[in-house]
Amino acid sequence: MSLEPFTDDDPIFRRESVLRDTYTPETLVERDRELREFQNALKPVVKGEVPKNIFLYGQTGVGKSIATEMVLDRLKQDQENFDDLNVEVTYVLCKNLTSSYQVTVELVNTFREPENQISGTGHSHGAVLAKLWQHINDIDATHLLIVLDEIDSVGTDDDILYQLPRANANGKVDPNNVKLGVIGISNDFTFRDQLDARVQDSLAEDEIHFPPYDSNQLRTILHDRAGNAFVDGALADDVIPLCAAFAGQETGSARQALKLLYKSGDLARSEDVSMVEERHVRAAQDLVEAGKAKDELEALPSQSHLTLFAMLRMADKGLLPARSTDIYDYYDRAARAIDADVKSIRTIRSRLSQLLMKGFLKKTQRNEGLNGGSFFLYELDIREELIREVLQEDDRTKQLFSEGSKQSRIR
DNA sequence: CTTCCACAGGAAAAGCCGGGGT
DNA sequence: ACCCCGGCTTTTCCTGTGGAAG
Repeated sequence: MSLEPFTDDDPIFRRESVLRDTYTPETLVERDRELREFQNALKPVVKGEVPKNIFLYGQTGVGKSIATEMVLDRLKQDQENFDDLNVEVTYVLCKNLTSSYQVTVELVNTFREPENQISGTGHSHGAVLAKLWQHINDIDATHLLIVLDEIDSVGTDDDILYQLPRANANGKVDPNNVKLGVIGISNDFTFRDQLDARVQDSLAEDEIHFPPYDSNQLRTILHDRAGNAFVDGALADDVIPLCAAFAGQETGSARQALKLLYKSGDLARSEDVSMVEERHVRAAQDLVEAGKAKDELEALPSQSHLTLFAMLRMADKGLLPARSTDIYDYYDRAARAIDADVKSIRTIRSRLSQLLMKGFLKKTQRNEGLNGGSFFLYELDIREELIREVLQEDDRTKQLFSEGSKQSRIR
């Protein structure tokens, strides 16, 4: 088969990059109140005083990070108009950082050259903090704003959130030298309540809540972007409202709505039609859902993969639903077959409850009294084909499918 | 109403790792 | 060379749980 030449004519998209995650819009629509509150909260900085600590919360895709970026850019730009004002900003994305310690290390590293980074293990807690204070004292600025994005991932370990807001007061950082402010961003609005009371007070001097977008707001946002992204007249009338409705019902996330719109356009383009229609949106929605499940399956630890394989085997033999001890037997055989470590039943129970939480399994309770006791029966709650697909693509578990048949012939 | 079974799952400790400091 | 540090996974230990049988 011969390739077709690449062409740049595109009946659908004018500038598709406008729809990507990486694109930063010049204006943030439907977030006027939040932006105003944000700027207001930063007033003390402009007046040369110690900043208030600000806490932003709201689900993903509601504009928190973009708002922060825009407001801080503007602040850095406008500081020229004020004498003796020099604001520095340091940004740490705390996703995947599960402890205060890791956040502290990450912060220290933002002040260091790439070839001079410190390691995430090995140092004592105090030593890393001492380094941090040193770096902050050394910077040449009147103010330092520390942005901690997705701060909820540190969970209940809130030591760094206790340390940073009172570094000025504790004399760790001399306020005449650098005035320190923390901007915490959280996707989880229950996070604030989990924090130690003394941390709550100091960290969240000013709170800005970003509510999820409703369908109407999402419509405005999508129209705003679509104007640049799509060729005029390439969108059927009901496409944007439908994207907005899907995303509005599920998450209220602009990111999700944009992704859906982009995917719909992509589907239309691959069909070589010149208009995006409702059916493209529905197909895109299905694809997104399936993709999400698959990504999550792939990301599971190998013990979970083995557990799923065990259950797949049992499903073939009509043995599901099954109790955890029986699943463990099959797991044990599968793990031996590929020379993986066989973990204890307690571990597999944890895997089972994780799979349950992610919605891949469902369980029903059974109780057979004094000659049976109570236990759970587990069964699969996703398409078996999807599991098979993922396990066959995985380097470790794919041998189970070829060797598995050999094995069963031997026995 | 009590007993008793067969797990469920929390808590804490153990063990391994990669990587410090002295 | 040695011991210490924090992260992470796994094991060990053990208390809870719910309903049929007694």
